[in-house]
Amino acid sequence: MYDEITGIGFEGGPAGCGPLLPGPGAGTKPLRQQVFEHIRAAGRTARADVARALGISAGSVTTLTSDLIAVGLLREIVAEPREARDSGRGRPPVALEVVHEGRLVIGIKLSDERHSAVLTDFAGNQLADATLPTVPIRKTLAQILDEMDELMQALTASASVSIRDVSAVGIGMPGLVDHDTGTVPWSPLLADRDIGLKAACEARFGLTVHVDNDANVLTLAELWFGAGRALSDFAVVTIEQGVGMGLVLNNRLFRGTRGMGLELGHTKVHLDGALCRCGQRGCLEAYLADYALAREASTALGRNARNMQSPQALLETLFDEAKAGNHAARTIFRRAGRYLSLGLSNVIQLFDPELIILSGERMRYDYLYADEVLAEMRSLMLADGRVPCKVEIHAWGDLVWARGATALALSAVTDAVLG
Amino acid sequence: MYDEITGIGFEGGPAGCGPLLPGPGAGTKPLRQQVFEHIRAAGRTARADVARALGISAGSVTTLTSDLIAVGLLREIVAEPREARDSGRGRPPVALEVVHEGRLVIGIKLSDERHSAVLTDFAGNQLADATLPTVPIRKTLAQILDEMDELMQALTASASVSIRDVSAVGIGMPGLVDHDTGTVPWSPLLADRDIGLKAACEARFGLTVHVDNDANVLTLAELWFGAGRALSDFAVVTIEQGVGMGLVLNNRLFRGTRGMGLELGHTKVHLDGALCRCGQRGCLEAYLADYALAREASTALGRNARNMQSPQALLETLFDEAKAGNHAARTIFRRAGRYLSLGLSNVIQLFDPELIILSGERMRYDYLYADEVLAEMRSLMLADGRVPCKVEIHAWGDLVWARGATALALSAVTDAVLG
DNA sequence: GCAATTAACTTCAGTTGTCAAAGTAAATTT
DNA sequence: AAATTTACTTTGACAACTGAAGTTAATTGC
Repeated sequence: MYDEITGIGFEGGPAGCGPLLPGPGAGTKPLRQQVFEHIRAAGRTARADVARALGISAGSVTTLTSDLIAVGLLREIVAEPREARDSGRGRPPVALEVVHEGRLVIGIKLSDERHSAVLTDFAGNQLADATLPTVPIRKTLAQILDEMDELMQALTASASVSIRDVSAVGIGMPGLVDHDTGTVPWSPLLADRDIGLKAACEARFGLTVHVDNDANVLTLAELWFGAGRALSDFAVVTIEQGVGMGLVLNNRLFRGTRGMGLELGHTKVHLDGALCRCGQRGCLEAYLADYALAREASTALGRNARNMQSPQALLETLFDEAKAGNHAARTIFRRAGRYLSLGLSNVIQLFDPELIILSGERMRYDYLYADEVLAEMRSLMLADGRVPCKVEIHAWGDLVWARGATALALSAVTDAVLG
Repeated sequence: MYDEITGIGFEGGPAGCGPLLPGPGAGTKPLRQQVFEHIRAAGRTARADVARALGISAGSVTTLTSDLIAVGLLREIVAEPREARDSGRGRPPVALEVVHEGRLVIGIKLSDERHSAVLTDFAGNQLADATLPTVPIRKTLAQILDEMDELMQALTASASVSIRDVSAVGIGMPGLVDHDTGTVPWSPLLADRDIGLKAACEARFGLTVHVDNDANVLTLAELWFGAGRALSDFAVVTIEQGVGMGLVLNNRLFRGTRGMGLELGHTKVHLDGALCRCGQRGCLEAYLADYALAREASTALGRNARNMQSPQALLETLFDEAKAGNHAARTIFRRAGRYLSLGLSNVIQLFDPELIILSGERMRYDYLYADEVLAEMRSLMLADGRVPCKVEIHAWGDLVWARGATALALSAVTDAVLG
């Protein structure tokens, strides 16, 4: 132990102790931005409420908000006669809200069978959405860019706005995505590796673009618009083509220390276990994802399965069979359910979140979240002294993921305007 | 989706978007404290270096350090003639260091077979240590307090100081420990549950006391005194009686969102697998901890094992046998090694740390970190685009754990003095 | 040996951000 | 109509920090 850390301090002196912190932490946002974001988070709120919520003086709020009003980011709402305010004693508060017009953002979810997009204003209000069916084959960068172009054309046309009025775009897609650099080392959608998607999009569309993993944008959807808004820490687990995970720590999306963590689907739950599409054996995904169920389904359903074209259709059939009492079909879902509870209990053991949100197309198969699955998950935790973790099922469609991608764009625009 | 979050904003208005942040984040420490901690971290450093490192003006550093010198927390070192400073052009810098005398802290590691303690000054320099052998049976709170008393008596006596001169005590112990409240819901050392250890110690010794899980204090040892000092994010995995884990995120110890996470030993790596002492099946610990090897050892060693009293002696014999070529003994270590690589690959998949430090008594058995184990771990990661994670072996003894516990006390005293 | 140079440190006026307290405004209660 | 309550604004003061100028103490070059 006691490695000499060089390049700091005097040579002869003591080694020192404590973490060697880098620069000024870059910790807190300026108060002006905090005020703005609080008002956007609240929708409409009065100056006095802002002062109480942020623990600052009323005078500061007046100064900051009048500045924000002057530059056109906030505005006062003229009080409607006798509205809201129940115990109306004292001078009635004046509501403030963000000026939501004029700064539009787009969120896009790219996936196997269809791409989805959402257009929102600066307050996060959804103005339009669009969907573009596509074929589930790996594509070149040029093809993906063309599809995104077509999707954004349809989106902006339906809202009668020009793409020039859009301030930023957020993109969520499956695979390994490096949010900081905007590159995609690998994605099931792309034929090539190490694609500089952010740079390519910005060059083509002339817009600020942010890319992230699809599980992360879904987590942002919960953090910005959903059940996670009131929670400082929660986890999201998705089951679709793969098994994904997103995590919010201290009100912020946690991406792993080097931007590539949270690959729950590729945590190992069995030594030398089932084969995963990543090439490894024993990944959680290999027991839980679409393809894992599909390859067992063909065994359970016998010759009927031969005719199935898509794994989706196969799973639907399997689900119907299980409901109808087919024993083999049932055991397939049963085992997947048990592995889901195992995976969730591992998430709890490691992160101890307040809430886990289960999401994704596959959560329509209620076998995966039957009472027995949740009961098994609870029994797999260390019971001693641990506060139980709530679990919610949010089986929303792709538009919610796309809306989460708008949060990427919204926070980027907010930082740019208020930094 | 779009749950209405109530209790904020005006009723009729828009829902708002974005996380509902609580108070002012309590983010950054005051600059005065940052300066102090930087100088302690560096050991000795000049004002100009502090200004550069923290990104603040030289004038501020003068103001802050002269205040810290005035209150007796820092002092200047008179430059020895012609020392250090290589390219000495310009006015030579004046080194500052913390006044380390007068503020003593104690760190204690409680464990099964012996308790250890370390005495350090305010700069983290180790002044004395002490060890107290004990019997591996569950004890009452009163017994543990008596043992700690005896240990601290021996410690202070060996350094010729009075317990009255000690400012704070940090304690690391196995089991579930709630650092915030200082209670111990469960520990293998204690006969009872939900012990208010912090309160009991403070009442008995008249000192500020902080308690934490033993894996956390080992992680603090790396963060404050070891290889983790220069890293913002790393993980520590320990194998002793159980399997523990500590994690540093952004230069700070991460304890799980509700203070009870990181139970790597109880993540499940096999459905319906081996029995763990927690009562569950398939925990990583059930394949890796002392007792897991010991129970297989008695099978492999046959009648020889009957005579063994302690699991430790049993493991030593097993290790010798494996080295001598006993096939059964080898397979025991081999399997444990494979499960270790599985567990480590899961840590990497989820947290993506720069470095994993392996520690604990059991790391003396090199079967656990043979090249094949590390190779297997690397092969179990998603290889695509991921920067490989370094692994280091630090098989240090209990005194290092105790020294980590001093970091608990040191940071508490620092906060108190500089808050 | 002496000026020029370099770098560390100090001083100080000025800016910025924030608060506390006093003052103003607009409603309800008595 | 006066008192009360609450929201908001104004103002002077303060504290933290910066930037620029000044001071100190060393080396380098002539």
